[in-house]
Amino acid sequence: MNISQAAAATDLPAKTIRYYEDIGLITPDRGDNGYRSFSDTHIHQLTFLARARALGFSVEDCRSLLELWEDRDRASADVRKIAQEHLSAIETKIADLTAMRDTLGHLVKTCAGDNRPDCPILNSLSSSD
Amino acid sequence: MNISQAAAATDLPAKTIRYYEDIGLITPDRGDNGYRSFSDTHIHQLTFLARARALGFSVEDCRSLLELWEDRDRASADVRKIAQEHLSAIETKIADLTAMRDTLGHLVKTCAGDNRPDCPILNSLSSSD
DNA sequence: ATAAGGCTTCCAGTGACTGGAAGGTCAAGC
DNA sequence: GCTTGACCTTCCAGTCACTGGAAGCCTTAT
Repeated sequence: MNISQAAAATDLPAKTIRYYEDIGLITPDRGDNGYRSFSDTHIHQLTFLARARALGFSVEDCRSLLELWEDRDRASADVRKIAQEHLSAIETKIADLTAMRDTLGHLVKTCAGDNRPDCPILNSLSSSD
Repeated sequence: MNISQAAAATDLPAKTIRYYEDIGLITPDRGDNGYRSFSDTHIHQLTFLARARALGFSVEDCRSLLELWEDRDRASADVRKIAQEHLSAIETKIADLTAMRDTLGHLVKTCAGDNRPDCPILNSLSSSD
């Protein structure tokens, strides 16, 4: 399987797959012509990576998760720890964004949005009440 | 006012203030010794920038907002448009993160987290049910 | 006079790709 | 056999908003 087929099979851009090889997440075989050759195992690994990335895990977390996935003797506690920490980080981000949304939503609502210069948004950014 | 005082007054790192000058957001004066010199106006601009950044506006949005702020003839509609678009982006991000949190939260809850290898988190990342 | 601390510039690194250039390879059609 | 176009390769640069660090000048206090 060439890289474009692997890309189609995993919904990852070919560029991203090359990048994952660069940083040592996967190690596809090479044909005589130098082309990368992807086996079913590689496709599984890439699919795993795509799913983990879609859940927001960092690439380094993905590396750890992939190693644990391939370790038949892993402890689920190790996986859970990574997931739990990531979950906490996500919750923090949601809280931060929600605070921004509330503030900004209020400002947008109170701004007339016409061609006059008076603007509560700018007022709020410039004064400290 | 030297840069470290400006940093203390605005709660921005000195490095960040230098960076803002680099990219042309602010233009502090210079003393005979080459040191940056910050006036009250500069401090106001920096405070404005810090607040806008804290609301998650990109630096380029901040540049536009700062220009509008300094334009006595601005239309509040221009400000509102920037804010509204940013608000939508925030809401999209919150929705994405919330979906991640729900999925991940469920997985973490169902993972025993002990020293056995069976792990719903890895199962979910590797199979497509 | 010297030492500590603040200031300057410039360069490199972060995360996770992404775009593009320059060039090798392959399969199809004439 | 040759050309064309699609595919593959590597490598370099850019993204965003800083941040760390090195090398060297300036100021202030002792």
